Amino acid sequence: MATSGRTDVAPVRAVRTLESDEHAAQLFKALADPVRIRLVRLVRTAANGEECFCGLSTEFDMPQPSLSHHLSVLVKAGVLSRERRGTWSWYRVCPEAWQALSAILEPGGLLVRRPATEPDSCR
Amino acid sequence: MATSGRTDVAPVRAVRTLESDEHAAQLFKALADPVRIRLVRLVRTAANGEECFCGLSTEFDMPQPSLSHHLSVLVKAGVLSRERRGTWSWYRVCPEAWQALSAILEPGGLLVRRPATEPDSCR
DNA sequence: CTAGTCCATCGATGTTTGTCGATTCAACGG
DNA sequence: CCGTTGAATCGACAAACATCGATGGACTAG
Repeated sequence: MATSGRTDVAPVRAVRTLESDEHAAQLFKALADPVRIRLVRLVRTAANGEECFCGLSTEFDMPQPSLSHHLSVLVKAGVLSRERRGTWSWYRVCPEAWQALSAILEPGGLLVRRPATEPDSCR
Repeated sequence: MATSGRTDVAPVRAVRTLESDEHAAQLFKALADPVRIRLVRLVRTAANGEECFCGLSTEFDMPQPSLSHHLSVLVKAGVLSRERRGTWSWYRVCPEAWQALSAILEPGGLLVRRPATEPDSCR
């Protein structure tokens, strides 16, 4: 349970976060901003999968409170996690959020529910 | 246009819709509402993969202009397509939108970009 | 042509959200 | 204990968005 294999990453809690359309909408809402999408990507691709606030702020031409706001939105939505080490804040991506997003799109997910007749042409 | 094969679904245009963070954010924004998530699911699971407005309106306790608004948001975002047949409006899911969403999450997508060190524990 | 149905659009209103200066808090160094 | 630095929170403003009654356009039936 610590951190060994990653073939089996908290499958139950991922479902818990998707028990309703409201939860899924909340997750989408957190990602519905170009700044936040870029933030997630930066954190995701950083060394060791984590990045501190100061490291992120240099990437944006934006006052500190604005960036902090966007990060708070992502943390509240469960997309990122925040950890303070001394004076610095370090951010990571929550794997549960990833599973939740994938679960929405897969057959049986909130957006599909059951594999009915396949649509194939979009006018 | 009445295509029957579904092994070959417009792969190029799906990428086009994701050329920037702004596009991805727009797509997420369209889905950032519980009513719209339910609408997509209803359309997706309907017979022949399509549903008319009147069929959808019976599922919601909501005035007609509100529902029409939500559908317009989804159409503008490219998630649904609208086709008028006589007096009725029929809605379908655009497979391009599906591919776009999946592409965001996969390695190389906007949220990942390159498979760096894997994060596996949140907090 | 007229009446009726289906549904998109308009317009006014209230709520939510993003932005950013000012403030505050927490951790460290002297 | 005091000054400094990193970063979250507060508060005010503006822009974006959801809601929904009223209107209008497109089609059909008679």
